[in-house]
Parts: sequence; structure tokens; C-alpha cells
Amino acid sequence: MAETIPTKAQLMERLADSFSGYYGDFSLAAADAGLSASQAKTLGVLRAAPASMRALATTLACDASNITGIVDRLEKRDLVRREVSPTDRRVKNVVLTPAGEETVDAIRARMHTTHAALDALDDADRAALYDLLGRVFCGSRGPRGTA
Amino acid sequence: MAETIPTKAQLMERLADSFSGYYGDFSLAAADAGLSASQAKTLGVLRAAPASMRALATTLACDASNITGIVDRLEKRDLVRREVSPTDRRVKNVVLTPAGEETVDAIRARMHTTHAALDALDDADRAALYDLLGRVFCGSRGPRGTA
DNA sequence: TGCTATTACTTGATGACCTCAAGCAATAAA
DNA sequence: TTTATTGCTTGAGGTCATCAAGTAATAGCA
Repeated sequence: MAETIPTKAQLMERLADSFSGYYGDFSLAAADAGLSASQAKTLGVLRAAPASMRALATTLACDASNITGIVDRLEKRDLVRREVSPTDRRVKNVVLTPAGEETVDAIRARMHTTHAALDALDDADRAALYDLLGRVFCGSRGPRGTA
Repeated sequence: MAETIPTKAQLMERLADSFSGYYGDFSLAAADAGLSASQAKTLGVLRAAPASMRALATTLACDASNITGIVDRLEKRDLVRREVSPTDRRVKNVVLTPAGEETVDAIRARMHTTHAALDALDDADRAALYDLLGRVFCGSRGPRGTA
């Protein structure tokens, strides 16, 4: 199993390649839905829960003014809706519309390369990958972020 | 170890989160070097070997005309050099300059979050992650792409 | 209460990114 | 040679991304 142990540089290289592959699959799927990668990424964040403009900017690690434009374009397509917060009239919560939800699901379903690759793993491999990624990128351990 | 087995949807979600985390770390490191993520990604591809404009476009999954602009800007900073191919005068091979190599290495070294996370893994975990990523995204199995 | 931050969001300017359509030069195919 | 293909660049048009500046609402404090 543990073949020869990769150096850290090799691991970094592989991470770069992996994310390159994932990104390609993702943006192709997004393009199929007529969306840019940034737009699709934004929808993905909102799939979990609505978020304010500020929260989106933080999550997506970009300037708030950038979010204004992205949400403008998503709203123009009825994939998303701005709702003024009832508790703080400065903040606008961005909510996915039903069409937006469908779009996210469609994009994820269309990531054929990634799906095919995951299908090739057995349960133990999937659990291991999930766990390792969680430890590396999310600081978690179990499938539910078991602290 | 194999805790409860994650569903495919959970795995997809985690891949998205992981990608997000990696990308954030990467583009921050690139910004430290005064480069955009696309420019840094291009330099990274060239770190392995020189490539023609066409090859870069294919690898980065974008239009060839896009590469023209990116390489223009990299060349303006002496990080990269265009060399007319001796065998086909249409193609231009893009080669990393010494400054370009230094820059790639500096960016990779500055990915603190990722480095810290990898440091927290033991040898077996690293080997497992390397192997799993290879199978999912590169269709390979061992540290050397053992076919 | 009223004054002063601070915060959330938007706008406008500027530059990079990205795609498409069109064009030129060099090579390949007929 | 004639024709097609390939590699790259240019230009138009739209998105992405940041910064600086502005408006509106909230929070902190005398």
C-alpha cells in the first residue's frame, strides 16, 4: 500500500495537478450551464446556506465590490435573490432560487471526470480520502467534521 | 480509521472545500510575489518543462489567445522567454528564466497553510494521500506515476 | 441625546482574464 | 503547386479582481 514515500515537493506537485484537474472539470461543467467558474463557485457556497455579501466576500477571499458584480449577474438570471436583512438594514442576504439550486446540482452532476474517478474508489478509499482531505484542508477528521 | 463512510455527495463537497482552501493559499502566495493566480499557474506548468503556446493553452484548458496575453505579461517581467522552435517556425516555446524558477519556488514555499497541513501528516498518511490523489486525478498509482 | 466611529454595500476606474472571430505566417497534404 | 491545416496574434466584448470613494445604517460613547 504505502509504496515508496513521496517527498513533500512531490506531494505539492500532485496537489497542484489534482486541483488543476478538478478545476478543469468544474469549469467545464459550469460552462455547460452557461456560467463562469466564479459564478458557479458562488452558487455552490450558497447551496449550503444563504449568506450576506460580506460573508460571500470572506468565503471567496475577494473584495466585497467584486461580489456586487457577480451577484448582479446571477440575479439577472434569477439564480439568486437579494433579501434585505430584517435585523440589519445594511446587510443583504443572498438566497438561492429554486432555479439556482437546480443549477448547482446540474453542475455537480456534470463533473463526469471527477465522478468517474470517485466511482473507481472502494468505500475504504473514499473514507480515507475524505479523512485526509479534511485533515489537510479543513482541520477536521470525520465525515461530519468530528472535532 | 475508516469512520463512517462518506456519501459521494459529501466527498464532492469536501473536494470543493479542499480546492477552495488550496486555491486561496495558492493565490495569496502568488499575490505575495506580485503575480495573479493565472500567471503563477502558468509558471508552475513551465517549471516541469518548457512548453509551446499551444501546449500551455491545452494544459490550462483555455483559448490560445489568452495565453498570448499571460505570456506577454510574464515576459515583460523577465520570468519567461519566448523561443522560436528550431524545427517549426510557427511554434514558440516558452521557457522559464532563472528569475522565473526562483519565483515558482518562492510561491510554493510561501503556501504556509498547505505546508503546515502536510507537516501534520505522518509518512503513511502522505503516501496514502499521494496515492489516492493520483488515482482520482492523474490515473496513476505510485509516487512516479507507475502505470 | 448627539457625535463619532465602524460596518455593509455600491459605484467608478483600471488592469487582468477569457472567449470568440478574424487574420497572418509556416507547415502539411493533395 | 494548390489547398488545407496548424500556431500564434490582434481586436472586440464581457467577466473577474482590486482599490478608492461614497452612501446608508448601526454601534459606541460622551
